[in-house]
Amino acid sequence: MTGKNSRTTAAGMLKRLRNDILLGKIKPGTFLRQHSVAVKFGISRTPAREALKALEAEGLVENLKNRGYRVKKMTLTALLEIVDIRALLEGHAARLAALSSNGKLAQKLRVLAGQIEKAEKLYKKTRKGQDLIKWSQKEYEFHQAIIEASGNELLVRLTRGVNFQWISFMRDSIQGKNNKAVPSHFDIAAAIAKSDADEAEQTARRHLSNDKKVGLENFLGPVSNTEY
Amino acid sequence: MTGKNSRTTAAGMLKRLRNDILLGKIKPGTFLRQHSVAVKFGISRTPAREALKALEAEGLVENLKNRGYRVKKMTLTALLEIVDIRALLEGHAARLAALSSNGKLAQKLRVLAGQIEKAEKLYKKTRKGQDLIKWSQKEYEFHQAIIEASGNELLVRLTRGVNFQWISFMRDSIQGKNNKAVPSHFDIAAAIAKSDADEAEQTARRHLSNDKKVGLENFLGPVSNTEY
DNA sequence: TTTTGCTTGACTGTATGCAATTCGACTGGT
DNA sequence: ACCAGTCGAATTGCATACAGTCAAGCAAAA
Repeated sequence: MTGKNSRTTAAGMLKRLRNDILLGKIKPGTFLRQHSVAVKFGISRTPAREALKALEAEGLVENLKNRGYRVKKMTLTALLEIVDIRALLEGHAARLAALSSNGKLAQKLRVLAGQIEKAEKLYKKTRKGQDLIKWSQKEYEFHQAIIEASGNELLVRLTRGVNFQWISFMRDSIQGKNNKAVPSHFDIAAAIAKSDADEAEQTARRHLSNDKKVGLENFLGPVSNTEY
Repeated sequence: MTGKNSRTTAAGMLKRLRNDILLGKIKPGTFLRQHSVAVKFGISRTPAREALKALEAEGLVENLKNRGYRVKKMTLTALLEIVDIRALLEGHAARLAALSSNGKLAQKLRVLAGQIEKAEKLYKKTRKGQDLIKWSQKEYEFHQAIIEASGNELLVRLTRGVNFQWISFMRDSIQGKNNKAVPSHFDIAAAIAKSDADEAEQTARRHLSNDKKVGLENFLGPVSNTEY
């Protein structure tokens, strides 16, 4: 793989590497050495290093001084912080999206909600990693679509890394577990379609609050059997 | 300036460079060349480049393909996005801070609020850039203190760049203008001291919403003379 | 047996040379 | 006078060589 001097080596690298982490090809705890990453992608250490730094800024990897970069494992406090912020930012994004909603967006969200549900059912049947990945991709697309529809570029930038971390964690932790279905994607889509800002924000928050519950259960094991 | 091979060249660089931007020593629109930055700090292009990339991620500079890095100018849409997000995140931070509030934090905030007010009055009298800088520093410290007191590391990470941009813009745009005093810093401190989460969040939001008004006026010129 | 100090291997961090790209200026044709 | 095409200077992006640092492992002393 020569790499024919396109000016985008580092950026492309970053994308591929991030994707490998997101797709679970690289597991949390794995070390990513500048040298081996460079070799693996057929480039030199400089852009590899750059990509690792970017991933660090996104929160996906951590840098152990002079010992290498390592894919972050989820911790309890990080999990709590992430769901907290996600609810806040994505709730706001849903509000903005509802205010500037058009038919095309609503349709897109409905389609994605359907694909998520379908992927979820499929995975429950097959228990195949491939289907789980499909699910996580659609899940990511759904939430990202809302955020992008908010029209706030800053919001997009801030949430990117956070959502990466979250989806990645969920995919890994769900394996083999029997999570309840979360149909509320459709509710969010409906609220946005109605251009009802308050309901959109509330629904999104509720959805994410449920995500929190699921995430916590996956992290700690079933927390309790009390209803809520 | 040898730079005696301490392991912190790039990190130290980043700090100093950022500070120079924040203190207005480097004005928006200025180009920052990897080479000249490196020379100026007595190091090589590699860590200089790294620092510039980091600043780009923070949103302080932009990268013009093969033409150099340039200190970003504030735009109207960026301004609106920033105030929006700031109100959201810092309001939340104020809530969290109120919940885990202790006497020491409250005292710190009161002191800072006093220093802000003092610096503001001083600047109005002298109109000296130095006093304006002092004000911007205290202003930054106050808001940062709240965010850090939230105990949410993610929140700290996400808001850092945004606050840098905001304060930097305010400092530059305020020069020569006659902005009204904003005493509500004390109100925020009081709400947090009372451990009143709702009031803390509301007060912080109101404060930031006033910031928005001031920022807009500074950006556009006086917007209107209607009361609000 | 435990602890302390040294050595060593494996990294990252830094410096520097080279290739590629961009934009502006210049030149020649119309 | 104007526009198209070409060339060059400036600048970044990439590759690679070198230096510094950390931690694990071993050896020697207590």
